[in-house]
Order: sequence, then structure tokens, then C-alpha cells
Amino acid sequence: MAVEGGRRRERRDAVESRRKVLGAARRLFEERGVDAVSMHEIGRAAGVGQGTLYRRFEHKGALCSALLQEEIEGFEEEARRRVGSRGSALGRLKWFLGRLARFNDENAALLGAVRDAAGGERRIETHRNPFYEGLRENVAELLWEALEEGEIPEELDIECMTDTLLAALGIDLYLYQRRELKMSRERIVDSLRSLLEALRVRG
Amino acid sequence: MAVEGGRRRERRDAVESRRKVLGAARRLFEERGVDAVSMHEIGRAAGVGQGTLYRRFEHKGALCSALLQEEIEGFEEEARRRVGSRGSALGRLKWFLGRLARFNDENAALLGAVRDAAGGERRIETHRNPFYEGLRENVAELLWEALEEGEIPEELDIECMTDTLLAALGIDLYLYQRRELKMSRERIVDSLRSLLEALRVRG
DNA sequence: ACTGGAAATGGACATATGTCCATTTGAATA
DNA sequence: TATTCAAATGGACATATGTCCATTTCCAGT
Repeated sequence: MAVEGGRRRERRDAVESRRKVLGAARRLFEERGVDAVSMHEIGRAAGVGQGTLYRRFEHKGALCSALLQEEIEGFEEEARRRVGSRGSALGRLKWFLGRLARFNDENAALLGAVRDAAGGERRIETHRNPFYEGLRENVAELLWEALEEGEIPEELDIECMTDTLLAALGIDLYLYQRRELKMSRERIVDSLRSLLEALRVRG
Repeated sequence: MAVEGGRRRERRDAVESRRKVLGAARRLFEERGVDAVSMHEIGRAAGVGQGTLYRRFEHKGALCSALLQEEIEGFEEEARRRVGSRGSALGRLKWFLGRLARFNDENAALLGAVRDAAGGERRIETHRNPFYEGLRENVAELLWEALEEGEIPEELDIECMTDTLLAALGIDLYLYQRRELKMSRERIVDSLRSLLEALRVRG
């Protein structure tokens, strides 16, 4: 039988349920905002039972992640091209941070919902998921490159610094700065860029 | 009548309910962990109704904040003394970050619960609360001092950098680094200290 | 001491998430 | 085509949070 990744492919009815749920969720979220729509309501609108809904998507965060998937793939594709290009590693990192900030702005509602769903037992999922791990890999690689090329000092702890940079653009802080402190995206990104610039080892 | 802060003091029965709830919560949290205890259960153990419970504490996060209050006051008192002392501002900031990391370790369970409760409409409360605002004030003041004394470069955006440093010690990332990545507190703190050191303007 | 009325109270209720399980369905194999 | 059984399904159920409101209690002013 046709398989994928070593395990049986989804059955046709499962695929169909998934499609119906994603469609209903997209429409309801659009109409009334992510927070105002309940899982039961999504199930009802999609014409599937709760069992089906939760079998396809473990929880609301997982459903929102699935809705983000297309955007994420676009982001990752673009990042792969730019991050892998030539030129100063520090320069590429600066670009990456700007692009990530834009991603935040463009997907604030879903990112916020994904975050909200990651509490209690699921707290770890904020960081242990393919998207965060991808971000981490990109940033860490650029920092290592910058270090090898002598752009930044040897003493820095690259792994920790990677998480620090990403935390500075975490959706919670980002939305607080944007909406509560009324900071512009430019300002937030520039602050990180000047931080990196201030680290630069001068010949 | 005796007032405080311009509004009527809490009635005796209200004070008593608050005391009973906090006592019951402390005991239950101790016995079975914060996540495993429900609000209704706390009300029952405290011998008060749901109306009373929720009138005293808007939600579980607020209850946990109240339980943290004593620890927070100790932290803030110590911080006031050390932050206001003489010596290099950068040095005092390094101390502050280490102390905050210790605070995280010592209060991980309650801090985590406070965070979990801040979702959806309450997302903003993660940053708009007296504790975070206090941290922010301390770090920003130290950074401004460091800048005025020429320890760090003029180009840095102090307000943004304050949030970045605090995000690096936010409870989510902190617990991920400690528990998932198995980093020691020392390593996490040192990474931030060397970041600050790398910014230092050399004579 | 008495009293007016704001604050406090308890528990039913409304709403949300997420689980369970008896039944049905689909696709790989005979 | 017939058989088989893991996967999928729906909706009742269990459990959680948080609101509502009729009733009671406290206390400041008289």
C-alpha cells in the first residue's frame, strides 16, 4: 500500500474532514476573530463531530498551526534562499530578523492563538515545534558564521544568544511593544540591528 | 471612615475569605502541583463559594500572583538596595540578571501558572503588571546609567533593549532552556553577561 | 443602638475544552 | 468480489473556567 514517512496514509474520509475543518475555521476566524470562535462551533460549522475534530487537531493551537502552515512554508523558503546566500553573515541575520518581524505582523492573530494554547502540560510546545526549531537553526547558523568570520567576539554563547534574539521577537513581547508601547516595526527591528552592530568586532 | 488609596478598605469578611483562599491554594498547590488543582477545588477547600472566590481573585493567574507577592517584595527590596548602590552600572545590571534568574528557579511553578492564565483577552497582562513594570524600570535605569557613563554605545535603543534582556529571562524560555536544553542557570546568566560585556565601549 | 446601602456571599448556570466509546467506513489482501 | 480490521466517526460525557443574581452582612453616619 501507498505509504508516506513510514506510516499508512490518511484515509479519504480523514482527509475530507481535515479539509472541512480548516475551511470552516478559516472562515469563522476571518468573520469574528480567532479568540471569539470555539472549537465546538468550528466542528458544527464544518459538519463534523467533536471526536472527529479533536482526532484531526489535538487542540485549538494545533488547528491554528495548521492554518499557518502555508505562510510558514513561504517564510522558510524565502529564508533558505537569503540565509544561504553570500555576503556578511551579520547582514543576513539583520535581514532575517526584519523578515521575522514582518511575519509577526502578518500573522499576529494565529500566532497569538498558538501561544495561548501552549499552557500547562503543553508549555514546552512553544519552543519544541518545527517552526521554532527552524528559526533557531537559521539564527544559530548565521551567528556561528559571523563568529567564524570574526564579525562578532569569540566569547559569546551562540546557542543562548540565538534564543535571546528570538525571544525579542516572540509574539507576546512583540505585540506588547507594537500595541501597548506603540513602537513601530522599524524601531523594534532597528534596536536588534544596532545591538548586533554594537557587537561587531572592529578591525 | 478609614480609607486607603482613596477607596473604602476591604470589609472584614472579605479579608477573611481572601486569607482562607490563599491558605487553601498554598496547601493544595504544595500537595499536588499548581496545574493539577482547579479553582472550584480551591473554593471548596477554603469553604467559600465560587462567587466569593472569583470576587477576591479574578482568575487563577491573579491568585498565583497574590501567592507570589511576598517573594516579589523580597526580590524588589533586595533589588532596590543593590541597584541603587555605587559602582559600575553594567556591573549592577549583571547582578540584577543573575538575581532574576534565581527568582525564576525559585518560583517556577507559580510564574508558569501566571503566564498560562494570561491568554486571549488577558494576553497583555504578561507585560502590563506591577512586577514586570518594576523589572523594566530597574533594567532601563541601569542601562541609561551605563550609557551616560559611557560604558555602552550611544546607538543602542535602551527601551527596546530592556525588553529584550527581560525576554531572555522570561519564564517560558527560561524553563525551556533549563529543562529541555538542560542548560544551567550559570550558563544562561553568563550568556547575558558576556553579551553586555561585548557591548562595553573600550577606552 | 439604629439604619441605609454598598460590598460580600454561595451556588446554580453558562460556556469552553477535551475524552470516551459503540458503531461505521474504507482500503489492503485473499 | 469478499473479507478483515485499523482508522475514523459523532455526540454524550466529564471537567474546567468564569458569570449572575437573590440574599445576607458589614459598617459609616445619625
